[in-house]
Amino acid sequence: MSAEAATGEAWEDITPDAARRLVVAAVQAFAERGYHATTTRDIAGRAGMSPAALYIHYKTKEELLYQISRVGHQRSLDMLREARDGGGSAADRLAAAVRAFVRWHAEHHTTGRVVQYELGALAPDHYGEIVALRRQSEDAIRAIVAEGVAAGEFDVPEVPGTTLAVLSLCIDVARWFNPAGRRTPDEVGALYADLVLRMVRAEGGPVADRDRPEAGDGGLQAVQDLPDPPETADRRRSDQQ
Amino acid sequence: MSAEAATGEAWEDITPDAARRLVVAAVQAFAERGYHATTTRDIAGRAGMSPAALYIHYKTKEELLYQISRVGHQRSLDMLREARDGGGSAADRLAAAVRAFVRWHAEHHTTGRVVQYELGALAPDHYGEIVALRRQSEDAIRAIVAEGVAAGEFDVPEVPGTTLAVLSLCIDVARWFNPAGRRTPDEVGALYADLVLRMVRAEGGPVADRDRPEAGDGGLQAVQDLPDPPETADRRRSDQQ
DNA sequence: ACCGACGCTAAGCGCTTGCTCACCCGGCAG
DNA sequence: CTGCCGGGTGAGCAAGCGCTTAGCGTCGGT
Repeated sequence: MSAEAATGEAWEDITPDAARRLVVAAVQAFAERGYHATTTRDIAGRAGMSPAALYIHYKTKEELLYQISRVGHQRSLDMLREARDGGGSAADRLAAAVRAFVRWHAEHHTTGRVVQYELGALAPDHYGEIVALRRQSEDAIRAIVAEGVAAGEFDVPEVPGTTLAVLSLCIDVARWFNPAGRRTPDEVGALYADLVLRMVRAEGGPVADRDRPEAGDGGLQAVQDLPDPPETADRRRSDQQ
Repeated sequence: MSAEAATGEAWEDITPDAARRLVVAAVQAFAERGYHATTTRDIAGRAGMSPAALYIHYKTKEELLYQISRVGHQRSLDMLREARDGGGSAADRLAAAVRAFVRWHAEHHTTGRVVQYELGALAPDHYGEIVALRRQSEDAIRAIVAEGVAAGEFDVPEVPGTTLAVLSLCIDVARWFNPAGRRTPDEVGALYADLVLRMVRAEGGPVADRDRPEAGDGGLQAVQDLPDPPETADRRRSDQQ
């Protein structure tokens, strides 16, 4: 699977073809430069079209962001609910939720960056809609945590606060993950599932042991995975990965 | 302490007065709308000056962001190093680091938001400088974690990855913290210190117990603390808190 | 052969942006 | 009183912005 495919594969059901190319181009541009720093000319250029062609498929630049945000949030919510309603102990389900959510945000870190960090640029009504989805995502995680606590499986200092921390930890993966770094999305997902089970003091559950990566690979240098450096030069299509 | 003071107090040593007012205004504007969506007219307006006055004190809009970013990162680094070099066990020092870092990012969440999420808008050379500071911050935390592991005090799946997760968790506080929410900066700091000690399996240390907030305040609804809604209307100075 | 629909482009409109420039004003040394 | 100087303003420039409009080529259906 190429890196380009990783950006594009989530949008395969968008038609016509030109509309899908525009979404993919917008995701890349928004992730690199941010919504406000991205021009409609840039998006259209990446999609191989003239600036005016954008407005045949989308009414405004903001509608593009809205589509991206809506689909991404819905996808996140579906993942979390699937984990919540899956089988196994609360620890199994919490680990599954974290693993899936984190893996997706690492794999699709460009999309994730737009989804998680650009929603402030949405129009007020669209923003409200997205916030509702986010609340439901939080509800899904909190349900798992609360069930684990009720079953005596977890021990947490405070359910809402712990839920918030878990969600926050997972979301932030989209910010720092670098595909050129040393960790694969699977590895980050497994590591984070382990760390989250520790946060809720799930006593060395089977999932934690099964998925834990090898401990103490001592020589690894811990230079932080860094987001792409800013680009003042207008390289545009030179390395569209 | 007023909310305005919370934004302003970190910049008291900037002179002359007009330059400081501009920084405070820029922090608020960048935090609310993002760097690219903020106009120099907006900044100058909030500071009670004409647009041209900005350029008497700062060469460009980017230089304002650079000042904010530099001071904020330096302050973060100082806090983390102070905790690292403080006394006590590794658990004590890790908890102190997290508590201070998180409390600052909650208290000064506007500044924190700019510092942590707008660095992509920096010019390449300024960006490089800031990245160096961030690496040193990561080094400070990793040192504490590594020492705890070496002393047999911590048990972590992987030192670099755990360090990254701890830092990421703390940074993201600036994104979601809402001063109108139910948690004070102190409470969030204590909660996070507890959660981080769990991540490294520091066995129920004194710090964790001393600072842990009351557990299981059941009735609390877990609606996520949300960032300010977007504003299309140009309210500007109406509720500058 | 004709035609309307569709996808697209070249050109550009109205506006906002970051930033500049000529000028102004109050305080203070000589 | 005079001259200077740091801090400030009003007006505005060049460039770039989101978006529109008039028109063009290429289709499938009749």
